[in-house]
Amino acid sequence: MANPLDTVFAALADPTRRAILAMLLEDDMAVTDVAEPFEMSLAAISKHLTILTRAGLIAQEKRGRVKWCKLQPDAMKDASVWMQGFGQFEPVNLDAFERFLKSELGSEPHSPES
Amino acid sequence: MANPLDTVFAALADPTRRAILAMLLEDDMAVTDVAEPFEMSLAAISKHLTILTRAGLIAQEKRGRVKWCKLQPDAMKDASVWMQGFGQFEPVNLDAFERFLKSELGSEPHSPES
DNA sequence: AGCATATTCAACCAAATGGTTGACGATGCG
DNA sequence: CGCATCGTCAACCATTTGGTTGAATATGCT
Repeated sequence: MANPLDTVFAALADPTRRAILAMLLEDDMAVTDVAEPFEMSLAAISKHLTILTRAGLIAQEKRGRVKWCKLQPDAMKDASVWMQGFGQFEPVNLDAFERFLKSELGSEPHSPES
Repeated sequence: MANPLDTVFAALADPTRRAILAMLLEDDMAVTDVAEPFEMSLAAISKHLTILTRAGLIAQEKRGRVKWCKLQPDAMKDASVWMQGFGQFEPVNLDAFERFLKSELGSEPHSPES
């Protein structure tokens, strides 16, 4: 999976990881805090974060004993351009996006803010 | 993997499948013709097409003994909106997209037009 | 020093993925 | 009818994925 599009799309294919990205849209977070809303082990979340990091979608910076996770949305750019090439999808509709996030967060198996 | 975003992103995570979609951008194609440029069995391509179909990214219609594959770009819409919510990526740049397609097609392990 | 907190590592497991091959059903053609 | 072509199915295989648990490392606090 050398191709960056492979890793980005694969990273986005998991609902837990998409939920994490959505959480990071609000603010940078420590690993423990990212994990808190999910019903799975910290180790599992740590693995998800590694995948997101390798895809370039987040950056992790260790300050003291806590590792901060920061969204890196530019990593989605190429993937976004790739997809847009197929459809000329209407320009970003932020309302749609927010409804989207809400519905996704609300219905995931391991969702935060249930 | 009930969530449509899961299946769409997962489908797009494979370079062979992205290459197939790019080919279908040109024109509808029969399964055998889709498979021709790839260095893998017809059965393997058939599986990829099933995955693309289940993701809604293509539709397959059987006419006579040949099954035609048709791109269904609307299936990317939600995923595209989801991603755009993160970055406000610049409006579609078709030139970028074409360069992109070319470079991807040209460097894949099992690429068409080698 | 000694303990608590933050995070990862290692080993393990079940299930999914991406590929193969060979047989098979369905359709078209001479 | 008999044969070739189109495409899928079934069984198999190796690898990856997403999770677990328990131990280990690193930092901070008193």
